[in-house]
Amino acid sequence: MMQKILSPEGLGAALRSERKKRKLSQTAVGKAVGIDQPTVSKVEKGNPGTELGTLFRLLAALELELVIQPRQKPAKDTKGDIW
Amino acid sequence: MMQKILSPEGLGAALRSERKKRKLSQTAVGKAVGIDQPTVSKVEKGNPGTELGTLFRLLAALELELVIQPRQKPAKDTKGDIW
DNA sequence: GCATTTTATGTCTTATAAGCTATAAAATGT
DNA sequence: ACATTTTATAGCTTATAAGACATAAAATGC
Repeated sequence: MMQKILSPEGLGAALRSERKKRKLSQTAVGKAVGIDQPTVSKVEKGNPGTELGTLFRLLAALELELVIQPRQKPAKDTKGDIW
Repeated sequence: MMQKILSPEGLGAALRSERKKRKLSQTAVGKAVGIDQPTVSKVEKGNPGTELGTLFRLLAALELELVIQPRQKPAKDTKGDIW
């Protein structure tokens, strides 16, 4: 999906989506990297207090990596080059 | 640079690099989003305890966004298609 | 070299994350 | 509808983040 993530909520949503794609439970991904299920739940719900260590362990469990890029430009008006 | 980030250290390094690219001090980026300089320092040094809230505020200060993607495949042997 | 800016480190306080465990609530499958 | 699995909440404990502030150490510019 390659969505732009701008907040803990967005990140949580992305992680949940990826986990489901892999058909894993919170317990399963958590266990793989030593995080308990309630913690996985909080991350996915967008808890801003989640620590980076926790985030990267989850990314590892899902075999994902992070990339940072310039913030998307406001409008990329669907083809036309009117102005 | 679009580098793959796999750890708090990598993330910290990327953030520092982007901040320098913009020629801002830790104090400056921090002040822009209400984070004190010592905290910015710790983030850039890869503190795994850094909270997501702090991370996203820094990303905002630098006008960056996050993307998650599948982990890079091991080797992408420079062109050839030998096997 | 020295003055100035920037980054790192340290202390004290307050707030809260995460582990652990339990359990409630919701979703899923048959 | 019911049993089973999954996710959300909650309490308790321990560890530590971040703010505020001070200051040391490093880097930058002249």
